[in-house]
Amino acid sequence: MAEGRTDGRIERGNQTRRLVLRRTVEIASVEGLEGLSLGRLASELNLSKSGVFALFGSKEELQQATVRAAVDVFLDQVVTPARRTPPGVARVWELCRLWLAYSEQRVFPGGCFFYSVAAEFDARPGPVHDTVVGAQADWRAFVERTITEGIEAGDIAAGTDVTLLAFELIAFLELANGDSVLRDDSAVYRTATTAVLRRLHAVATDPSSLPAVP
Amino acid sequence: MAEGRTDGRIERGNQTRRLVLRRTVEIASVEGLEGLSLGRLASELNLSKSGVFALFGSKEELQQATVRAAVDVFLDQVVTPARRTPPGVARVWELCRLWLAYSEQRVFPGGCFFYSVAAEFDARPGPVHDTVVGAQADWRAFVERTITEGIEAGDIAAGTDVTLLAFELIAFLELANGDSVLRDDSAVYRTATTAVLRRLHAVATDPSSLPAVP
DNA sequence: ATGCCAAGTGAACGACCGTACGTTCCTGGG
DNA sequence: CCCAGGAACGTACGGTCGTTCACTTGGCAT
Repeated sequence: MAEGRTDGRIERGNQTRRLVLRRTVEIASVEGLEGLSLGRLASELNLSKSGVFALFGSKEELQQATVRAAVDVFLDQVVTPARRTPPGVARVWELCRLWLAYSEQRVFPGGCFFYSVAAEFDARPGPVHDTVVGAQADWRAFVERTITEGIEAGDIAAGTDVTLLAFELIAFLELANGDSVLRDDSAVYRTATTAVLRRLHAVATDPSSLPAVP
Repeated sequence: MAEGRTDGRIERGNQTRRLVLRRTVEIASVEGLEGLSLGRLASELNLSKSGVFALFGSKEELQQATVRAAVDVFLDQVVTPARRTPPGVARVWELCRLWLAYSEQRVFPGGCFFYSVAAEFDARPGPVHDTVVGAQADWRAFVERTITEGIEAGDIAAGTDVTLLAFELIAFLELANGDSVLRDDSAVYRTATTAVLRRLHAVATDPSSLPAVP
């Protein structure tokens, strides 16, 4: 094998795996990870049921791979773009803004993938549960770190309770998503934006670095 | 038939129906409404599968009946007790406190029934979706009405944005539930309590009618 | 006592599920 | 050239699903 070149056979498998996962994240955001079915996937993608099965080894492994694929999409849509804004309260706001756009634009057709899947597996033990918990914990930690950076930059009041602020912001984001999907109404994103900005204005040392509250 | 006396045969059916629903709300709060299975219910309750089926006519009707049964429990645990506190900011707080207790004490083993079920059916059309949306809308309307009563009582600042405040409070409650179930950790209820009380203190005309922020 | 009617049973159905196994096809390495 | 090995296929298996239907049982009214 030429150095560094990947085996074309394996690459073909990875490509099919990506094809499958592109569909499973969509399905799971609407119908949940238990709504995935090998037979249905196979017929939708013109593959054989046993072929799809062989790509992942088990349904549970397919579910976990689906969660990991959704994480990649989320990082791409929210976390990575937010890094382009310099640390501080502006980055915290940018993170929230990107998250709301990610939800509103239905990057996943059923709204935030993790909202659906976390509610589905929250009370069920097992590897899938653990993978979801891990993803959620990483997200929360990132929000808290971003807030902490804002404090260190002198952008956010020194005495701010990081855990509490992160809790409040995430709560606004998640309810905006849940409500808009449930009632098929995007007006709630405006309410959430107001809630987030009001909260950030209250802790920002220099409110002019933030948009006005609508 | 004696006047006002119900037919004992029908009453027997209602009793069995209640027996089934007592179990389905538990299961659905953990595994979702799609996790309900007639065969499993029958064997757990020592009934015949076709008997359970006949009681509800279809699985979909069983799911809707389960949602209605959960509404009754919720009213009993949260809404009705809150009415014992006189209208005003204290009743708003009492409502939130009761809700957090309802979630934390696991009245349903999977946490708030509606959190699980709303996430499951949010993006799926059909009668079950509509029933869930209706229940959620009633709850939100009740919170908003309770806040409005607080304003009318002079307890809450006149200019308060009712929709926004209701959104924020409900967001805190729901994330507390979601987080505590997902991570099997009840510490988040303290964070949520702080968030709720801080928000209410900010709009209360007489903060002494509220507990101190922890 | 007789007839009606709802509750509940038991067996059977067609459909779909996840999984297993042997085969075919194709590509890269010796 | 030949063959090792991964992708993908076809078929089959055991099991569970929701639903149907003919039936027994037992409380109610006449």
